[in-house]
Amino acid sequence: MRLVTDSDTVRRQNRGLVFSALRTAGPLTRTQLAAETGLSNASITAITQDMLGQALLTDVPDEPSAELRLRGRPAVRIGLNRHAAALALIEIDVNRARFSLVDYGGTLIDRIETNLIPGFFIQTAPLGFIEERLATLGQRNPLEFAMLRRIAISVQGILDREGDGLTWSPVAGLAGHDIAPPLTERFGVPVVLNKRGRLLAEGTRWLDPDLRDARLITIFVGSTVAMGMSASGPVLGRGEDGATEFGHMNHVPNGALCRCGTRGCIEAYAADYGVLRTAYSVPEHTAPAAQVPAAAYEDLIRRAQQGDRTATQAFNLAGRAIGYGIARLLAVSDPSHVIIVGPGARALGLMRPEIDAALAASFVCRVNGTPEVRALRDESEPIFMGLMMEALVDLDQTDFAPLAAVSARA
Amino acid sequence: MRLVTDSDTVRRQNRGLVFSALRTAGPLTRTQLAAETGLSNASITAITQDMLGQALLTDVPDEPSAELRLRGRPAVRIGLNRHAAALALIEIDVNRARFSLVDYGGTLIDRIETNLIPGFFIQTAPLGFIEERLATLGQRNPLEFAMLRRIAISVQGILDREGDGLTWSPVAGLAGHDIAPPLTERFGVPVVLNKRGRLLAEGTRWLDPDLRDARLITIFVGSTVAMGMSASGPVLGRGEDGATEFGHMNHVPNGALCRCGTRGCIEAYAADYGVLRTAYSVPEHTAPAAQVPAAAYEDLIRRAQQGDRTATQAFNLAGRAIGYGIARLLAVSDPSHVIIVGPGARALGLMRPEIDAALAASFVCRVNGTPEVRALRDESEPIFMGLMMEALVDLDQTDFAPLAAVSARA
DNA sequence: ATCTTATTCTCGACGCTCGAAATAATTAAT
DNA sequence: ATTAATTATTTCGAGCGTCGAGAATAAGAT
Repeated sequence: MRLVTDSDTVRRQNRGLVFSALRTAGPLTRTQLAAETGLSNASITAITQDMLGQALLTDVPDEPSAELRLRGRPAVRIGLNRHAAALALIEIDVNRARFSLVDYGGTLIDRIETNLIPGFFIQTAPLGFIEERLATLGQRNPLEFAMLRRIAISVQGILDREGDGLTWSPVAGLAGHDIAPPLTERFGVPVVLNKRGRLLAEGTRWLDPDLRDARLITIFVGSTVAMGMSASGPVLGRGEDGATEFGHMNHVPNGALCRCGTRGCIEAYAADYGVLRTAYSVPEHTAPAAQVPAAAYEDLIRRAQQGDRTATQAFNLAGRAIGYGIARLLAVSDPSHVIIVGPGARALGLMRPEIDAALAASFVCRVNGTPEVRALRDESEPIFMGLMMEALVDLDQTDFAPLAAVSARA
Repeated sequence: MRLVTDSDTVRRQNRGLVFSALRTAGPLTRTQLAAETGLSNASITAITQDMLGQALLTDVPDEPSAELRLRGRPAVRIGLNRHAAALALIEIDVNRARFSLVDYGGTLIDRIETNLIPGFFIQTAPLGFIEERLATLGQRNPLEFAMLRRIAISVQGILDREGDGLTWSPVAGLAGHDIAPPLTERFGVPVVLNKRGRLLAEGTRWLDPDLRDARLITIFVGSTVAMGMSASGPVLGRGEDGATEFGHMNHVPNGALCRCGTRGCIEAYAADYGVLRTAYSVPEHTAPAAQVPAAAYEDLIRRAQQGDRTATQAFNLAGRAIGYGIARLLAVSDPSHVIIVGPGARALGLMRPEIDAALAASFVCRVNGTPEVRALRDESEPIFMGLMMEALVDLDQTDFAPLAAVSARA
C-alpha cells in the first residue's frame, strides 16, 4: 500500500540519496554530492549542515598531496562519520560462527571466531551462545558498543514469516528457536536475520564495481547449494527478498536423496556429499553423509582434473543438475550474470561443459542469449560485505535519513 | 536509480493515490477519499478542486433513493470522468484479434473482432492489419477517438528489449516487426505491448476482490502454456515485469519436442498438441501439430473423464509437467494462489492428482505449505480486464497525476 | 425558526526544494 | 603587494504542497 507523501517523505528520500552517494562513492565535496544526487547546491548545503550538526557526517581533511590544485576556493570533502554508530554482525555457518563489531564507516573494530562441530547447536542453545559472544564484544569495546544500533545475522535456511527465527536450517539445531526478539530485548536494538544466499549476491555486487548495475545471481556450491539474487532495483524471490531455495529445486523426479529428506533436489547431485556419493558409486538413495571433510572434496576435484573417470562423471552430473536448474530459473527471471562461489567454484571447469550444454538446450537462452557464468573463489568476503552493507544502508535509510533538522536556537 | 524528490513528486504521488482509490473503489465522497488515501480533508479539497477543474473527475449525482439519509451536510460523491480520455485495446491471439475502444471510466465504446486462420500474419503484415482496424474504430467514433491517449496491445511471446516488438511469438508471422513505433507515429499516442500471461494474472486480481491482496500466478493451459505473476507490490519476472516463459521451462532433459523447437518443455507435454500426441501414442519427437481443433481437445477431456486409459494417461503426463514446473518455480517465488485458466482449466480435475503429487514431493511445500490451486474457466475476460486496467492505471499515474494545478485567475 | 450534525472549504503556518545572487577562499596576473 | 579570475559554498526569498483548526454549508430534527 502506497503511503501519503509529504515534506517528511521528501526529507527522508533526499537525505537517503546523500547517504547512498557517500556510501557508494566515499567522501565527496558538496559540489560532487549535488551532481551525484541531482539535488541543488542550496539543498546540499542545508542537508549537510544538518547532518554535520548531528555528527552523522564529518569533514574529511583533504590529503595535502593535492598535486593538481585548481584555482578557486578549495573544495572540502565530507564523509560518513565512523563514530556515529556501531553494528554487530553475526555469520553462522555449518562449521563456523563469526561475530564482528564494525563502525558506521564499515571499519572492523573487533571480531570473535568460533569453529563449530556438526550438531553443535543441538547441545548448546543458539541464543545463549550468541548472547554470550555479543556480551564479550561489548565488554571488550564498551565505548563502541554504547553506539550499537543494529544486530544483523547471516543464516542459512528458511525464515519464519516474521523473520524472528528459522523454520528449517541446514545447520542442525539452529531452526525452531525465536532468535531476534530476545536479542532485541536484551540489547535494545533491532535484530535482522538475513539469508546467506542473498547476502552473497549483494556483497558480490558491492565488491566488484563492474557488477554494480548487473542483475546477478550467485550460486554457492559446497556443503549445500544456495542461490541469491541481487540487482540495483528491487528484486523479488521467495519471501519478497532475493533469497531462494534453489538448492532444493527439483532436478529429477524421485531422484537422489537430499539432506533435506526430499528426493531429486539439485543439492543431492551438486553439493559436496552428492558429488562424493556419485563418485564412490554409493546408491543415490543412501542417506547423505552428515559432513564431508574439505580435504575429501578437494581430493576429488584433483582426481577429476587428472582425468579420473568416476570423479569426472560425478562432476558432470553435478554440472548437469546446476545447469538445468539455471535454465529453469531463466524461464522466470533474467539475470545478466551467474556467479558460482564456494568450494565448488574450484570445480567450475569440470562442471562447465554440462552447464553450458543445459543452457544451450533451453529455449530462453536460444532466444535471449546466455548470461555470463563465472567463478568466484572466496565466499566469506562477499557474505560479510553483504551483511555489513545491508545493515549500514538500512541504518542510513531507516534511522538516520528521517532525522529532522535541529532547528537553530539563538 | 532513485531520483530527487520535490514538491512535484509529492503532488504526483498523492494525486496518484486519489486516482488509485477511485479506480479501485468507484466514486467516493471527499471524506471517504481522505480516509482511503490517508490525506487530510484540506488536501483532498485542494486536489479534487484541481482535478474537477481539469475535467478529470466529475460530480456523481447521488442516487435519490437515499433511504438512510443522515443529518448534516450531504456528502457528494465524485468519480473519474469517463469522457476525460479514450484508449484503444488490442488483443492478438493465435486464432482471434480483438480491437476495443474504451473510455477513461472503463466503459466499452466500440469493438471489432476478427477470426484469424493459422499463419495469417505470414500473408498479411501485422502492422497494416492493426492500423486499418484502428482507423475504422476512429472513423466510427470520431469524438471519442479524438480523446485517444493510449494504445495497449496484448501479445504472446518474447518482447524485444525496448518493448517495440516481439523477438518470438507463437502467433506465426507476428514476431520480427517493429510494431509500437509506427503506431505511435501514426496515432500520436504511446503504444505499449503487454505480455498476455501477465495481463491474465493482473486481470484476475481485478476481477476477484478476494485476490486483490494475493500473490498469484496464473497458468494458461491451451494451445500454449503461459504463466503470469501479479501481486499488489512490485513483481519481478523475466524482463522486470511479471511475465515469464514458464511454458518453455524444461521439464525433462531431451524430452518431447515442443513447438518452439526445443525438447522437453512443459508445453510439449501440457499444451493441447502435447496431450493429443501422448493420447494417440504419437512418438514424442514428432513435429507438433500446427493447430489443434478445439473439438478434438474437448473430446479428449470427455474420453478421459469417462475413464479412457490412454486419454487419462496423457492428462497425467500433462499434470506431472505442470506440477513439477510449479514446484520448481516455488523454489524461487512464493505465490499464495495458483490459477489454471484456458481450455485446460476444464481438465484440471484430470491433472490435479499429478500436480498435487509433484507439489507434495517438493521440499518447499513440505516446509511452507502448498499454494491454493484452482481453475478459472474463462480467460478472455481477465485478459481484457488486465489490459484495460493496466492502461488506465498507467494513464492515471503517468499522464494525469503529474498535471499541475491550474492557478486561479482573476 | 432554531438547533444539531456531518461534510466541505478557507486560512495561515510549516517544511522542503530551487534559482539567483552574495560570500568565501584560493591561484594567477599585474 | 594588490587585484583579477575562478571555483565552492552559503544566503535569501519564492514557490508549492501538506496539515490543523476553525468557518461555512446544507441538510434533518425539534
